[in-house]
Amino acid sequence: MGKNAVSMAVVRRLPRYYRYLGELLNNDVARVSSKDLSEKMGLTASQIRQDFNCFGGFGQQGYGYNVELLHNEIGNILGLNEVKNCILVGAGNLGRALGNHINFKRRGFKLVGIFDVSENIVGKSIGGIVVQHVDEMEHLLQDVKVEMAILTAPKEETIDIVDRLIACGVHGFWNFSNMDIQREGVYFENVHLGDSLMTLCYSMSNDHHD
Amino acid sequence: MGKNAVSMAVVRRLPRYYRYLGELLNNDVARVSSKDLSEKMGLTASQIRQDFNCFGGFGQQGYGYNVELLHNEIGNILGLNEVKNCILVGAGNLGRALGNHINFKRRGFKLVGIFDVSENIVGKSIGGIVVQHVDEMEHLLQDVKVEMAILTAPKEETIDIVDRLIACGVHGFWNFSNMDIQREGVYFENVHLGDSLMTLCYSMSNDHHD
DNA sequence: TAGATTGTTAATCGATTAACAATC
DNA sequence: TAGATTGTTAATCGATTAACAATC
Repeated sequence: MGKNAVSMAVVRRLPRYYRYLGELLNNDVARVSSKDLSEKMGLTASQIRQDFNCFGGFGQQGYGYNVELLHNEIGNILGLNEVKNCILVGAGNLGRALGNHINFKRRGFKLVGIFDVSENIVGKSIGGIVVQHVDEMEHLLQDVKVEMAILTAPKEETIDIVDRLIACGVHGFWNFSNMDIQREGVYFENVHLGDSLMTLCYSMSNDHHD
Repeated sequence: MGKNAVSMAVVRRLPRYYRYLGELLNNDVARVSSKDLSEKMGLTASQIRQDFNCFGGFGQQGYGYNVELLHNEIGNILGLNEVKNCILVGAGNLGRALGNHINFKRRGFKLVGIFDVSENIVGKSIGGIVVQHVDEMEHLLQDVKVEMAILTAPKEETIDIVDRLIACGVHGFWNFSNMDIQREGVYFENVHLGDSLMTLCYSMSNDHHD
């Protein structure tokens, strides 16, 4: 295990490598050089080799990389094979969309519960899972080991929910609440769709193409 | 106008500043120092001052920054005031969620059309807008100036849609198709929710908290 | 005025790129 | 073997942090 932590810049490129390698695999491409990949992805070959070598040497001089092997290795590094249970908290528009739209299995997770407060939604089924009331959360978490929660509830309720879930052993959060959250010993992936949209707005408004 | 392009690292922090300043404004805080803000946001005061000074001096020695003024300035820099028309292409789960969930007005956009191919969805209304068939796209774009498109259609259809829209003058794309797209003279904000989820998976699987 | 805090220059740190010996 | 391409070290580039004079 590479003990000396890999920089986040590198880690954030791994899923992208994984995607491109998956595509090559689908097209029955057996081998790829860092140069091929660099042209496809718009990176330098040097960076690609540096990135891979953070985790060990997966290539072979004079040959390049075996696509299937490299794809598997990166999948393992990302932890996609140790499937972790997760729940979805907040079954509004966005929550329902994520529940239906995201392929959790292929990203290392399994959705095992959905929770909301609204009586209109509780009892309904989303992607084959019946929505329960948020008050039932602790019941489920007693019986089933849940490691991650997707936060799509309104801002105001989210902090309370987070603390309850951490108390139950949840140690990862995919947070769509439009709020930066941090907690000791727990991982947050804060997604800010609004920020992303404003960044696009900036680029379009301050148009200086190179 | 700051002609010498500001680095993307800085630009991506602007929406976050905007959010925090908006919060301070809501709490009737009139002034803030770079030190206050740095503690709130988990950045260094030095970085904050450097960032702001990419766009000019908004502060006052010995006093700090006027919250309302700074908030407005950053909004202007982001271009949130020149509201640009946009359309949504693909009214599946994710498209519907974005149409209903995102506050476009506050992010510099106005949603003026929604398109899909499915006969089950065409004719239905989302957030007050009637979904039209994708074949009607060019009709709307002839009458109304549309600058940005949100791409939530399936991968396979997306490339074709992009080329049609560019031909009609669309020059910004908020792309959820799970595919990196680039085109000369046009801006793409590629959102990869799957990559974000895999990054979280990595952190949880390779747990080495500091 | 004295204290506070900016704007800005210089120093440091980290990430990317280039180069090349090792080797398949 | 000769050619290709890696793994890795060294050089460069850019972004962050520190320091401090300017000034409100």
